[in-house]
Amino acid sequence: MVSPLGTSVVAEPRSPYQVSSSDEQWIEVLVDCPGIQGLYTYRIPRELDLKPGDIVSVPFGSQVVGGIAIRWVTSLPNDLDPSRVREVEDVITSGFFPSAYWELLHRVAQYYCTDLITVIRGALPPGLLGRSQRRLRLKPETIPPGAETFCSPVAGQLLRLLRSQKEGDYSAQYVQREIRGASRGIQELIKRGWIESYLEPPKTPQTKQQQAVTLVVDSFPLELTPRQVEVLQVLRQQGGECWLTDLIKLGKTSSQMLKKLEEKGCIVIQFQERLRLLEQPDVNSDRPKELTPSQQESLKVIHSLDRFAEVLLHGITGSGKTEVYLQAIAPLLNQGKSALVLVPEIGLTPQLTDRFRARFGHRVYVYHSELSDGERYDTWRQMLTGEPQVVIGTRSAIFAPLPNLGLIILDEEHDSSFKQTQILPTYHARTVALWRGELENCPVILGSATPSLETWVKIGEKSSESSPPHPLTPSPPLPLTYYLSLPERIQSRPLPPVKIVDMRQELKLGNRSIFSHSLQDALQELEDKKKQGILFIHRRGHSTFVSCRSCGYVLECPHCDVSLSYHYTHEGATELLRCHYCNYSQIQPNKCPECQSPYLKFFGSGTQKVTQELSHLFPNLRPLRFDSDTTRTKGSHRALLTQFAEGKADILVGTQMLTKGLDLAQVTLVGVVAADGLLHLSDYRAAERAFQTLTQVAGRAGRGDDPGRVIIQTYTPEHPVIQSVRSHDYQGFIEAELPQREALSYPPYGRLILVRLSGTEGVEVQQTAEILADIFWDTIGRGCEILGPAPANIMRIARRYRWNILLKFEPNAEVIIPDVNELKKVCPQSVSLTLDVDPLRID
DNA sequence: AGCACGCCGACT
DNA sequence: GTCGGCGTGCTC
Repeated sequence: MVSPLGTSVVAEPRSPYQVSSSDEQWIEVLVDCPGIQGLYTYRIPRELDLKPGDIVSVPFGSQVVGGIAIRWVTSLPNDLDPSRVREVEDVITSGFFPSAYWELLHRVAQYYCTDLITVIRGALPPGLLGRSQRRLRLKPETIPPGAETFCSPVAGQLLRLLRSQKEGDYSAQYVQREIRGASRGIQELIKRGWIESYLEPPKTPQTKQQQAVTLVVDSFPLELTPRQVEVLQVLRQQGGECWLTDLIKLGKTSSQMLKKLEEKGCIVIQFQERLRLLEQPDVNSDRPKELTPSQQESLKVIHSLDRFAEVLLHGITGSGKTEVYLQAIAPLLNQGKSALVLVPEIGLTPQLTDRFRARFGHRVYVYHSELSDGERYDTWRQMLTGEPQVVIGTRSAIFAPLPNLGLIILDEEHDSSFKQTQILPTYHARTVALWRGELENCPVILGSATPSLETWVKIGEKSSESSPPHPLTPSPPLPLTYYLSLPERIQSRPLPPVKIVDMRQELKLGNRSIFSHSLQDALQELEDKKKQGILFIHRRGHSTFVSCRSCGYVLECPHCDVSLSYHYTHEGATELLRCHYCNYSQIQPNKCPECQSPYLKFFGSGTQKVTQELSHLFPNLRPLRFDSDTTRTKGSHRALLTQFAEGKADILVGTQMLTKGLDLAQVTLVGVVAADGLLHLSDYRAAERAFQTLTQVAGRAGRGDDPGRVIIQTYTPEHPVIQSVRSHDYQGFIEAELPQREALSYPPYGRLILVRLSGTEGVEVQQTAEILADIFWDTIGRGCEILGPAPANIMRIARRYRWNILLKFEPNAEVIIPDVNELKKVCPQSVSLTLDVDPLRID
């Protein structure tokens, strides 16, 4: 039995899980069924050992569904007839949810306007809430000949259907789908004793077992054939342990051969859990590194924290944040506590995972959605044991059930992939992490070179100083926030100089290539000096901004402070520019409104085009494309990066993914082909994201012994973001950006709720959106601006039309969160509605 | 979500 | 008269 993780944590006097007294005979269950809100009361069979917090399966209507036992009740609700109360079917998982965890789930549900069960489903690994299946089975020995003739027609139909399956066995669900009004017939047949109804328990996802080969001798016996010795040597090279399939490939051998070796006692072949081996690539173990003074300073503060605190670790690129994380965690493990490390995308950070493994070995676990269901299930169960460990994962790992949490770290806290947008609940892992830290009373470290404005403002408001509380001061008032800064790179390496190239000048000089003279020179130098470089391309699909190639003028919405988007519908259609916030639209002008130049174009050149052009100009530079097209398959990130690190390519051409935590020492040149694609997205966050992305990508240069340089090409060199990036001036960027946000009440000052509507019938979606907007006008009055309805950026995706309504709350206004269920009543069946609280993008 | 129940038009 | 459409409402 799994140890209940609740018992060891803070004692809660009014926990929902109180010990049952003998006369409490009913239990309320939160049923796992979409659209079901309330709690349902069930009787507990005598033989069942059940308590609140357990995951159970219960009969519900005609089906058996999963659910969570919430609390004991001593009396039935008045309006409930006792005869209608049914029994809990079974306990699936016992002992879960400590009170802090439970509270966390509630907060998420409330804040993000979803039902508790939706949150629970998002938090738990698939399969944990598995539902049992009701099945029907023929009892052939009891059926008299010609049975069909003297039972009802439906029952006869049923018998025929069940006989068509060789075991005479179907799920009740299937039978009911196949035969109308089947339930009558089922009842009849059960009464007659011809069929039986039974419950198949949920399949717990199996861990993937795979055959592994282990070398068990130190010296090879003499009687081996040369071929056999060769194979053993390959195995030894792999560290003496390897998957059977891999060894066959590596040693170009067969399973026959390995069986022989097993017979001779040289190796052992056995099934092992797939996870286990993957976790021990036993990277050369790694010792704590010497720290810079600011790293030491930061660590001192972190180590002094023994309760909830929000810590911003603001470290420039290459300043060694990871080392601080590692040393922050080390003492915790010895105290029997665990740490949770959240990263934007696990696939993109094999290097980070490797470093943690090198330092902490087998105590590091990885948890993210790319694991198979079985792997997630296992890792989850493993965490419940309470062994001190480090869990590295993506946003969903914030719900990892670590019983003794000592520290939460969000690396690259500004990254937008911490926000879930498509699937409910639309939570932000940073928000949830702070709640969790508060509830579990442990510090939360937010690390970034370019902190989000949210974090910056929050830390700035609350922390007066950057030093820890005096040790003698008895518990200072909560919450505590700390600002820790790592202002210089390790080993005093300088930040790379950033050169801004004005592409308008290039055009004037007759250079129509996508590479400026400066970038071409730099690429030439790269080739001559045999160094490595990175080319960054923004590449966004079709809807881009429109700008003048002569003067750099960008078309903007007259009502909102955003640039207009170019809308392409089909060949020959009117070219329209549209604002995605207020639905203002205009026809695409054929001349620049500012300087009358005809070179008014929308922008976009993808990685492919750039790679082509690069090969054309520099045939000797070997490019390697690194974007979502070339990294689609599992493990390809690591493969491509390894290829690059081993010097099998000279230049990495890629998109956003290049920004995330790559630490490639040989890179001396970073080129941004066109920064403009980032600057003028029709989004109030465009500037922030552009600054973050450009700073991050620039930070890839000069991380090794050779100094680096950065070249950014743009048509708007005077843009404040470009200027801030050029001088590595985060502070300057913030000071320019914050007043703009404040003036328009955008986050981090005001709050946003995005109402998303979609459906296959365009008109219906639009009409629903208009009706909803009217409701908002009537119900949410003061302090809230209602923007739209407007069609979404890409109006039709997967044959569904999408409309948005944006609710913008003034900084001090009361945020009225609409009741989703009330709103849904207004929607026709074909229109679906979701609320995105604190949306990061409005598309 | 399923699956009843129930109220209207098209058929044996 | 009955079959079958799917709108409405319930499931402990």
